[in-house]
Amino acid sequence: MRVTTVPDPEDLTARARIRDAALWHFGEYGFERATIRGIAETAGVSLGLVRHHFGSKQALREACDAHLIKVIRRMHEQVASAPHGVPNPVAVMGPYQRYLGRALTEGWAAPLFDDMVGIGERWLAEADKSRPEPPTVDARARSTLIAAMALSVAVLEPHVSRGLGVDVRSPEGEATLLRAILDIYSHPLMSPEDAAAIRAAIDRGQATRAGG
Amino acid sequence: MRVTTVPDPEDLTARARIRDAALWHFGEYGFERATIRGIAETAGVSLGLVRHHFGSKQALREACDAHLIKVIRRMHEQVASAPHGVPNPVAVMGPYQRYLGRALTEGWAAPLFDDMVGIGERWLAEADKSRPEPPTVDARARSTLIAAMALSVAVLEPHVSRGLGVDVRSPEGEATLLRAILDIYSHPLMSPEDAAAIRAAIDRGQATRAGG
DNA sequence: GTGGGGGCTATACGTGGGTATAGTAAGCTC
DNA sequence: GAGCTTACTATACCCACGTATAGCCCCCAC
Repeated sequence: MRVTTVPDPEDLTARARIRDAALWHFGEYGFERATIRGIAETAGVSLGLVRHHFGSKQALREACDAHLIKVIRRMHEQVASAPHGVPNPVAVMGPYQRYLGRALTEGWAAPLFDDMVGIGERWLAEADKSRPEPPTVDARARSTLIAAMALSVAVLEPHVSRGLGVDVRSPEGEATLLRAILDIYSHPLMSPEDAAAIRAAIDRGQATRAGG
Repeated sequence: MRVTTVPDPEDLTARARIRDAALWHFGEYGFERATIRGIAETAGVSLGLVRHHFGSKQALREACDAHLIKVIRRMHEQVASAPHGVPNPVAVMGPYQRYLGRALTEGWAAPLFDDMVGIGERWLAEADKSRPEPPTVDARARSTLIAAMALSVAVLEPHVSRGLGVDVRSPEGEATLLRAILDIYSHPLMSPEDAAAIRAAIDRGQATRAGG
């Protein structure tokens, strides 16, 4: 299965070119540092046309958000219909990865995050059936954490690429990333006994607060 | 064990007040939206004094970075000397969490990320000894991913709090978060067989690219 | 053709906010 | 007390960039 990003019918219009340029500039430079002039130049249009189509910088960003949500929802549908997909939260985002990362950290894109939580929740409910002992935490909470963990690669992409020693947006990087994820996902980081011990400590109100 | 954030001796000076105000403003509003005037006001000093002490907005940010690195390195030392700490990457960051999140996504704070990778790498090297089959991926790559996953809570804090239904920076939220993390860390998300199957697919160059 | 509407450009306006300068007051040294 | 350094303020500068306005060109309807 290969998920493709089908271009919208409207994608050849100047309006769409502006939107794509904005997606790129916002992702690359962030909302504040990106300038309408720069976006207009990339799109090959005049400054005024951007305003003509979108009204304001803020509205332009919202149009970008809406577009991203549309595209990613389409991906999600494809993923949902293919039960054995591999979680690879970076590569498929393609040109949207940087924008998505910023959108998430700026607090926009909440619907997307919640979508992922919902998908993961249903997946977990299924997986829990074949689990020996019942989970001590509800599926929604676990799904939230798993979503955050999955998105961390998109959000922290430069650091991950640096750590892996290869650009995760390249084919080799993609493979390296996937291998590492597979290994981690298939091996618990902690024994159930250790986890139970710490859980007991929390209940006694003695949980350590050391971060790592 | 309770890791405390010891205040610097210099913390009572106007310079330190400015730095702390900047840390807060940058974390709360982001680098661009934060204004030197606002920082000066919060610190209770004049606009000019900020420039006098730090030279430029950029330099002020770098001073914040340096300070954050100092503080977090101190935490890391304490963690390293306490072998059985619980990974709780949010609570302990306290007032620095929002700044750290932004710093990481902006691509600054690389030394911090790399510190964490190093710590995790040594921890993994130890843990690998008691692992039945040898890992298929080197410790550095796995540690990178684990660091990213751990930091995802700090970076995506608003979304995580929303998903858990409780502010993770509150005591209850902290406990909820910790329980969820414990459950996930102590249970593999995927069977070794599934992982092996997908690994084989990668080797054949057929890896699915579906994100989720 | 003529009118009008939408895609598009050129140009101007206003201002927020980073930067720069000038100056004051207090302490320190000799 | 003269001269310096340092902590600090008040004020001015200036320009990048979001916003606003005026108008052109082309196509279509009638």
